[in-house]
Amino acid sequence: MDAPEIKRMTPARQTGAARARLIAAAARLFQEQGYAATGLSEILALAEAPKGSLYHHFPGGKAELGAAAMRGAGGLLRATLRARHAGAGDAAGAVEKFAGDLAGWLEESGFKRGCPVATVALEQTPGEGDLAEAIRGALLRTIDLMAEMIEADGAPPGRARSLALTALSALEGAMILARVEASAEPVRAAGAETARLIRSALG
Amino acid sequence: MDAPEIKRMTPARQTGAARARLIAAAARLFQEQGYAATGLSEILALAEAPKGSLYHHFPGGKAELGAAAMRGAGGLLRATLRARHAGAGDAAGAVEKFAGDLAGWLEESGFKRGCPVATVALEQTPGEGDLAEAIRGALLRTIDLMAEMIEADGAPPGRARSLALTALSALEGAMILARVEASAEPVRAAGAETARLIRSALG
DNA sequence: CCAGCTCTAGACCGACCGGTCTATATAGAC
DNA sequence: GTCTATATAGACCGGTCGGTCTAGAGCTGG
Repeated sequence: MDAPEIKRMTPARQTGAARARLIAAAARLFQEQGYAATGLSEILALAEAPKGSLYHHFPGGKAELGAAAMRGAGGLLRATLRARHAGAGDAAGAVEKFAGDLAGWLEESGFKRGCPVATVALEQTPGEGDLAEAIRGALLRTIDLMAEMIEADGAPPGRARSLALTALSALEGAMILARVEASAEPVRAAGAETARLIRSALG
Repeated sequence: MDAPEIKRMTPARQTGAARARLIAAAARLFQEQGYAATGLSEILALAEAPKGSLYHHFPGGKAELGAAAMRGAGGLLRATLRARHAGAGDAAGAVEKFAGDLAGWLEESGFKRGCPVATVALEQTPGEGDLAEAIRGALLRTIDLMAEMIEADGAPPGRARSLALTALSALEGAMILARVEASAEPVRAAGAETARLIRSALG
């Protein structure tokens, strides 16, 4: 989400901090209110950065900043899922633990924040530019990761993909319902039922 | 979505047409681009109505029009699900057929339109006013309907609710993925896997 | 036939939008 | 030191936003 940024070859400045703050601020505001409803001035205020910094680090403006936020969010999702898989050992357990993480994040924010990727995705006409590509990548790579996990547990490739698709669908949808109901129940239910579904497909 | 509107008691004008056109136009544009990104001028142009008409029929402005669109969309979802249940006979079959309907709608629009309720839901800070209430109602009543169907097939109430929650979550999430991938596969997969899950819970 | 509504029509408003631009601070390179 | 590239800073711009307001068209009950 706010990676320390690869060091430049020759100049090697100390900063890059404003860049990271901008991405974090954008991601957070997009989660709460969506892409179109979030003004640059709001992002700038939260990141405590002037407009000049934004257009210095992201010449493409709001869309480029959005794309960076999507890549960061996707990376966070996959890193979390991978960590849970390492702990649980199998795909079903990983998905259920992962759902618990998502539920926890929602609760922490008082159900103000949802999945940043999904929110921005729905506001974009598919197949446009950088931003759309970043969204596609964030979601598809997460599905691929989940499918690999399920396949590693012994499911045939086609079925593994169908299950991964359904699992991520259920979690994304559950985050919508959870936000609307101001309750984590849908996310935990989706996690439990999806885990059950994966186990029954393998057993 | 564009119901003929209950006849007034005494006046009984012929029109009310502009009102319906406004709701339909708003629903469609919200599906494609979201709530915040859709300007009133765009809605007005598509509905071929002047601003005066909008504020005559919806004194609450954009939010009130949005709420009406959400109620209409929720009603359409439930009517479709009910019709499929009548045809299929059981809950699992109804959910799978319903998923097919959703997939068909996405395809028809060239994957430009998603679920109007979900899109608007993510842009709203939960628990606000009319609009938020309309969104809540649209989603919750659909879950309740689905839970009743599953319970009628013999599932214990708690489990039926968990399954209904997961089923709607999976379908909503799948519509997001489908739009992003420009493919109906996620929706059909979610329908098939969810039906399987419901059947296995009843068996 | 006209008084009184429902409804259409669109000019107009202040606020805010995303984006551009110039000026300045800061920190190596030499 | 001076030079140069990076980064910060924010005034400024035209356009569009949602919303208000006045004017009139069209119908209808009395």
